[in-house]
Amino acid sequence: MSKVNKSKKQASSESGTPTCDSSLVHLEQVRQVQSEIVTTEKAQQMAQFFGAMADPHRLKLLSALFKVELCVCDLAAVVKMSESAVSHQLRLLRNLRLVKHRREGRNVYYSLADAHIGNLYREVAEHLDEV
Amino acid sequence: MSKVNKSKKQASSESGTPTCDSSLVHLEQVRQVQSEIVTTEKAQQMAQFFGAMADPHRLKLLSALFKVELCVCDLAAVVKMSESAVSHQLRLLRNLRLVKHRREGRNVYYSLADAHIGNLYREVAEHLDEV
DNA sequence: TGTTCATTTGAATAGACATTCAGGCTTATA
DNA sequence: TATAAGCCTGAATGTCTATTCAAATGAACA
Repeated sequence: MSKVNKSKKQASSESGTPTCDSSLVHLEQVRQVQSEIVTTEKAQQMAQFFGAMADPHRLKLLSALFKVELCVCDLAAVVKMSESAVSHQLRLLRNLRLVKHRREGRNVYYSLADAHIGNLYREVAEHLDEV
Repeated sequence: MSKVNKSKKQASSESGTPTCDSSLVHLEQVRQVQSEIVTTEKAQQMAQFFGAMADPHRLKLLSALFKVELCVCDLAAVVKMSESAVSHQLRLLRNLRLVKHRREGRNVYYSLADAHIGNLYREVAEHLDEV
């Protein structure tokens, strides 16, 4: 995830393959819905956020930080990744303000940025249990 | 997203680069947290779910279906994508049970699978407005 | 000051993903 | 039945992403 639509050809609005005869589309409804759906900018922002949660390792990291504040070294041990890999992932989470950090001596301790993340996490976890 | 950890080398549990002297890690705490965090299976499942929401186009599709049931043709027009691309994305959403579909004549109408998706969507949308 | 530990960083590589393109399937209509 | 609309599918392609590796930074300790 991370960068959303940097240089990717943006879904050629006009050139697509509209095999569907435009006269048969429910034009009014389409226009109506088009004006009601999320904006591209907001969608990209949301996609970026969801993307941050769309990785098992990052979810484990968050799941750990959900319990207690931990340093990179410990996080790496908990999720069984190299410290470098963990650091890369933490930077991503940091950039999106999902986690915060503080330095104490040579260690850097990470923790969840706010409660929203935890709620969301729980909600999805429960949703998947139901289905 | 989609397939989680199919063949990717699974974070070489032992070989990683533990530059962190193991005697200095907070061993007890690490063990404790390790036993409390989400399982790998659950994390993968959740990652898959979040991954489904981690794309601006899919979010737009969902956002549209949040308003009204629509056929592929209309969805393509709404989000300005080719019908083929939309179909691919809908299949993904269908596989993860985020949307359901029904056939009516030659048209296939899609709609949200359940209210959870809408709630989650709203929650994240609001969260991002706050921050 | 020099060394070591903890973490970060950038480049490179391998893997995953989204779109396109071409073709196939299903249903309705002539 | 033949044709067309609407949708689906598989392969190919370009792009993005996650890890690794090597090296650099910052902080503590001798």
